[in-house]
Amino acid sequence: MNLVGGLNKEQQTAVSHRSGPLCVIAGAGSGKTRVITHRIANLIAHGVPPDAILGVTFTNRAAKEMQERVWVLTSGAGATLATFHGFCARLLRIEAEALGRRTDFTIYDSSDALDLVKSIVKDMNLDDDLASPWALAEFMSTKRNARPDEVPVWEGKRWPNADQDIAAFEKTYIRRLAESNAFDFDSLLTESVRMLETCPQVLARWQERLTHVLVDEFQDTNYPQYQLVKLLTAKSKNLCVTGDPDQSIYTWRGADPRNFDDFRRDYPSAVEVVLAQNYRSTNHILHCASAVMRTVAGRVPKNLWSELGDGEPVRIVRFTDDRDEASAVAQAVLEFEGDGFRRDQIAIMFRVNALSLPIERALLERGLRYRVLGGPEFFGRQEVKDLLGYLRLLANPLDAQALLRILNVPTRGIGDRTAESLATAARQQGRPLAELIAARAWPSTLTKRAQNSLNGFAALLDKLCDEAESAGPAAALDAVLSLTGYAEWWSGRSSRGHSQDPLRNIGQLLAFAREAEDAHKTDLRTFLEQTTLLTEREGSDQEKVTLLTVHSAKGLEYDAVILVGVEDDLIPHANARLSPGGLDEERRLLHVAMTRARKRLVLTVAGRRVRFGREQAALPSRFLRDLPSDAIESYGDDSPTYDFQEEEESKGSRLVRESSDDMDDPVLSVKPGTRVRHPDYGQGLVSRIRGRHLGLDASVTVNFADDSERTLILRYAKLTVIDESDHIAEVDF
DNA sequence: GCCGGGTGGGTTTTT
DNA sequence: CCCACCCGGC
Repeated sequence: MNLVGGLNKEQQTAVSHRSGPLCVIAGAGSGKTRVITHRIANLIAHGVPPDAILGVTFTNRAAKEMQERVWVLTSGAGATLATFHGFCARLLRIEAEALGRRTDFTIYDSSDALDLVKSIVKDMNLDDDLASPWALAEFMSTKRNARPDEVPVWEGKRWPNADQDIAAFEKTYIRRLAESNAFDFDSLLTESVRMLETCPQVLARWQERLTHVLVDEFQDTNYPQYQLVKLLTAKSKNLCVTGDPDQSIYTWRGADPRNFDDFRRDYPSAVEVVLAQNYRSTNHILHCASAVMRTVAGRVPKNLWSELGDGEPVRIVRFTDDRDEASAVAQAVLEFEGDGFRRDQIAIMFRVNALSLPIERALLERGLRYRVLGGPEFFGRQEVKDLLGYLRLLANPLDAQALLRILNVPTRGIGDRTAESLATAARQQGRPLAELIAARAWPSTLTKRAQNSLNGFAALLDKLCDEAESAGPAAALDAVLSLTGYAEWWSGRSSRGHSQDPLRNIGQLLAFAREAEDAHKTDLRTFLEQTTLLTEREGSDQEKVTLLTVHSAKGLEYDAVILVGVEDDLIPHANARLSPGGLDEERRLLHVAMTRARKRLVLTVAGRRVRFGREQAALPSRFLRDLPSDAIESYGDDSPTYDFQEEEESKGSRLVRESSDDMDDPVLSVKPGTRVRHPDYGQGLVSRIRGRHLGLDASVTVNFADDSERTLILRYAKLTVIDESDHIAEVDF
């Protein structure tokens, strides 16, 4: 097979590069995946053993897709393609003993980790208003993902001895994790790195085993991830990184595009290739996507271009509220199909998961089938987590969090006090909780009643182990269900108040386990690993529209993309301004969303949106102003519809926030209801604004105190915004 | 110890 | 709105 045929010059350079460091800066849609898969195939064609090649991707979806493409290119010789977390789990399953750890560990997802944090906060008698478990979990994660010279400091609330308490908390967290024979997402990485750093034999073994490492989406790697691949390739130097700084959208979880700079510093002789030709989108789409990026600080300009022609203009459509938006979006799916778009080539994207609900309702009303990528998780549901808790305990009896979770589920008379004294006893004796239970070593302070309940539980666990200790996931789940009566317990409880039927989820979990066991011969431990490390479960489906967040859309492409909720406080998200560079990341996010579209791109805006159950006024995203007017087409009412009272309510805080840091736009601080002053006409109240986001000169209609109504061009009118607090903010138009 | 109802706050984004 | 948490009655 000719592996460089049909590739452009830069792509060929990257594909035929055989050894030594390589850096590929690949703009959106520039054929990056193609380059990686062809390069892997090319290495194999030149005699590199497939299992000596490791390709690290960002999502499991990407890993799977690349694996398939490599298979095709090499007629069945597959390299190892995995996510960082997946690879580390595999590495530790083999080598963890070098760290003094067991290889039959379980993996804690973020919510398991949060549970652990909560239980430590309780044990340490910390005030959880001050030491918020959520903030502590976040802090732990940030800290372990940070560069050594940029260790974060606690920015949460403070209390006397806060520093000591937090330090003690960190130590306890790490210890408890190890005692439970568990790794959380972060420690999978950091412990792998620590192992390679401290165990020369292990390092040597893997350096020999993996001669070529390729990293995809390098802009979204964090410090330990870069360390990991650097260690693995320290001898071979065959490290290839590909990515695009313009698509860096994960800095909030430690990703650091400065890894590109480090790579150049660490490998000064590296070959660097830039892919700028776009094979995906039409030029109108690309121009809009580039326009959004123009003001991003410290950016190396990269002009994407395409030979696919201008294509359709990007549509910007405004609706009065989110209901209108949702039904129009659902209607648009039908309309697009009429235009010849395949349903599985239409994606509806949103900044936050919450926006999918109204859309889903509208789709359901019309009987349009859809799938949600990621989303509020099946594996996060209580009933699913409970049952997996039992399975985890079977796979790893040391898993204290799993044990505590199911200790009284279904309820069996073991309350919090009993659980607590049991856990305390275990800690004091330095024995695992499971051991105490197996030995029926109840603290003598417990009542007879509690001890009876515990005896029952211990017997249940014994029976469960007998029946299911080395069973596959489905058989184990069957045993759990029949021995605990879990499903019956659920159906006995009042069924109202639960939006999604727990029994159905239980059935689905069982079906899932059965398929894993029967079709893929997955053992229990692997099954559990998949449920925590793998997020998607459905494959693509011709019959379905795809709903997904912009974050999970990374690396994907669709003929038509509808991005909903393109409003201030959503894109950019209200919280984005809290972190430095947050607004620029929001721009990159919008850029990523737009560049997913091949032929048709629609951005929708609602004037009112239900948030937290209350309807609130919304303004079009400030980013929309940057779109070139010759590449867009606007529909719908241009002036936002306001409920005047609500406007008054929210005005104060809005102005304060707006004036805080953002140079982005004075124009946005003027909206209907804003009080302004004009040097000639005096004070007035803005009633209407037109054209502000369309690359036109915005005009503003003001009712002045002398009862005159005037429409002025914002740019030329010498208007001054009058703040709530009567301070006068000078706004220079 | 169990459960259901009330209350208050809000976690953007994901491996 | 949806949840996590608290409280009071059983």
